[in-house]
Amino acid sequence: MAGKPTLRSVAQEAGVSIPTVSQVMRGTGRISEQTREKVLEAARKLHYVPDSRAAAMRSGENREIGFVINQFANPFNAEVVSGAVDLLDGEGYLVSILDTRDDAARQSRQLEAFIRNGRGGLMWVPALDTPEETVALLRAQGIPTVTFLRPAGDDFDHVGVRNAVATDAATRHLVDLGHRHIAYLGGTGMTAVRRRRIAGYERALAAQDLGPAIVWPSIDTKRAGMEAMLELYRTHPKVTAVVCNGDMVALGACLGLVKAGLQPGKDVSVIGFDDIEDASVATPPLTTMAVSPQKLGRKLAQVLLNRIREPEMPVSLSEVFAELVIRETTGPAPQSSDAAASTRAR
Amino acid sequence: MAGKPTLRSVAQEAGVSIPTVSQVMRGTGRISEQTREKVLEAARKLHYVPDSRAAAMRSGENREIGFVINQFANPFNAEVVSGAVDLLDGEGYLVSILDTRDDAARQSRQLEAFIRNGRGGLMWVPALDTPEETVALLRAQGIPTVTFLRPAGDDFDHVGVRNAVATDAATRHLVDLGHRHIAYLGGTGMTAVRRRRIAGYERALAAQDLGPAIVWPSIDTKRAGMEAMLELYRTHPKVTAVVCNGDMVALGACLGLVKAGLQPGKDVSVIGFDDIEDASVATPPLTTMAVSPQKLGRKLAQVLLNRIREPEMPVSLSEVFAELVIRETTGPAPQSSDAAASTRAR
DNA sequence: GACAGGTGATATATCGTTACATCATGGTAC
DNA sequence: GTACCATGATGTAACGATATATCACCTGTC
Repeated sequence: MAGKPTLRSVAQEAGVSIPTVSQVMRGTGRISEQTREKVLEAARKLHYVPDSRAAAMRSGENREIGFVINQFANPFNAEVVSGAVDLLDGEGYLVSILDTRDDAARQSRQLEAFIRNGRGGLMWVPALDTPEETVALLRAQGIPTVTFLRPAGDDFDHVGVRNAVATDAATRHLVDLGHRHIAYLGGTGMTAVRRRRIAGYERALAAQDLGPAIVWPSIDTKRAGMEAMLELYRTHPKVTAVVCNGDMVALGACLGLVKAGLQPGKDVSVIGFDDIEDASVATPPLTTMAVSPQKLGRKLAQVLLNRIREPEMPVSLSEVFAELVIRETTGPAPQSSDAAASTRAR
Repeated sequence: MAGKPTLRSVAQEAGVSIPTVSQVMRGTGRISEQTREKVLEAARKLHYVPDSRAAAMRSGENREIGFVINQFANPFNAEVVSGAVDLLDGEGYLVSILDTRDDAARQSRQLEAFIRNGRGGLMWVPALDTPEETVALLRAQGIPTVTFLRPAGDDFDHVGVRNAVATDAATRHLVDLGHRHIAYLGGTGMTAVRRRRIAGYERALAAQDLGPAIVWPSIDTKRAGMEAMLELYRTHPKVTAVVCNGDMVALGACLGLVKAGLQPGKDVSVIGFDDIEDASVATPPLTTMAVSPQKLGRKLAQVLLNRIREPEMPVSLSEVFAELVIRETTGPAPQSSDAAASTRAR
């Protein structure tokens, strides 16, 4: 009853030495069937569970890995996480997740907490404005680390999305539908990711001699997307299509259009990014640049496993393509470029 | 460069003994200002981070705690988690989260993983059909444990919601609006929680001599809620109001109604449970039984802290009340009890 | 000048486990 | 009967930290 069961207590119960119990538990060494039985019986009786941390200390093998992500509740991220966790779980790793909320100070504390508590590997979405100091800290520990979505220096493996190619394709799709005034909506802070997405959008506009580019900021939530859309529409009534930084923003934008008495996909076209589950269920269903979060998560986990198993391999960089999924929030541009505006005003 | 920094390497760098460094790092013992500086300088230089697991082994204090939950991505749960994490983070604890997906086998592996990897405390939403064996395993470890939402035996502290009172109130609200045919929608498996919620619903019906009770199962997702609503409506056209087991199901139900050409809150009233963020943003905004997930999460964390600090305290049971938030998905019952049906058929 | 007391550092044992070396035993070979 | 080998177990040190005891050294006191 008192105290948790250890190798020692099991050994005592079974009447053998500690190393013997250790070997039985791990199936190594030469053990007679008879003592094996005896030991297993004792272990069962005491509900013995080995202490991996003590084991890790001696053997150096640590099967606990950490995932530091910028937004825990975001459905896209949640699916990435579950993809990564599934793969690693199958390989006998325990994955624990922390949410930085894109706060660099919080992130610093959390990474340190992971280091203190011994992680055998890290998957990391660096927060906005991650200081070089944090990167240096991580480097000094020599823990196998893979950055995700946002790169952080050349010392870590990286898994990301072909952002510029994707927004280029998204914008081109809208141009092909006849839209001439296309805005970019969402994303906060000038992250590398956002820069690349905007670059793709601008490249597509430039290729068709359209412009000027209209880049409208917004937090990555549905509510913020709604408010941003209303505001954008008020100030730029000529806009008939928006490329969004993420599905949450896009769904919010649709909500905003409905609130303004407009119909997404008819009066104003909206295109998202990620293809989260809600995108296909929403009314109307959202056109979006789909990246399979499950696949991305598995890729991420696989890269980390490779690093753990082959620490000396050269740093790798993997980028996954996004794919245009056409649903009902994009459609031909209205006849007059401000037909949408006329529906509304006065 | 090679290998992670340890007390030993810092001691060597600073030219002092290992215990000295240990004392400096923790601010204990008597240390001259001069050596203190020297040691801190060396620690900074090597990016030294103490290994809490080794420390825990010797001192017995473990500030890493685990949260085992049944559905990670569920927005309500996500907010509970963030509430709990915030409080514990402030107290210097590291919280790691695992998702059982209500799979008992998966849960058993995960709990064991937490035990192996040494958690100083556990918050636990027991999966459906959790076997007694799992409970016994946990008990044998003597780890401070708090169950959440679903109780699991009398040996653990528990934090939950006044379920029966809440669904009673929800049903009564619908009765007051004139509804006479009210169904209960959602929830899978006969959990204690679901039983209690259904009991509240049935109690309210019985108090008004209404009936029979119609209990319709559904997974706790939006899509499943939508499908269940369509099916329910097809087979029970007289129903003019549904009490839902959760907001996700309720939002799905509204989607289903719209798909069937009906208007939530007018043709059929829908009431949810939880008050997740989407509930207030949805169109129309959802009437629901609100429990503040943040508050619940903090409560949960507080109970666990108390247990960790006072291991001998008698087992506690905390239940939080839910509060009716009236929005737009509930309204007066249509004139004819099957007015809704007539809108639809033939 | 010997002793008490405070200061600032170190020696040593220990936590639960694993790696490696060692040891007792019995069977086989010569 | 000695040597050799395989088998099945144990002894010991180490991982990185902390707790406790101990130890120099200095100061002040009688």
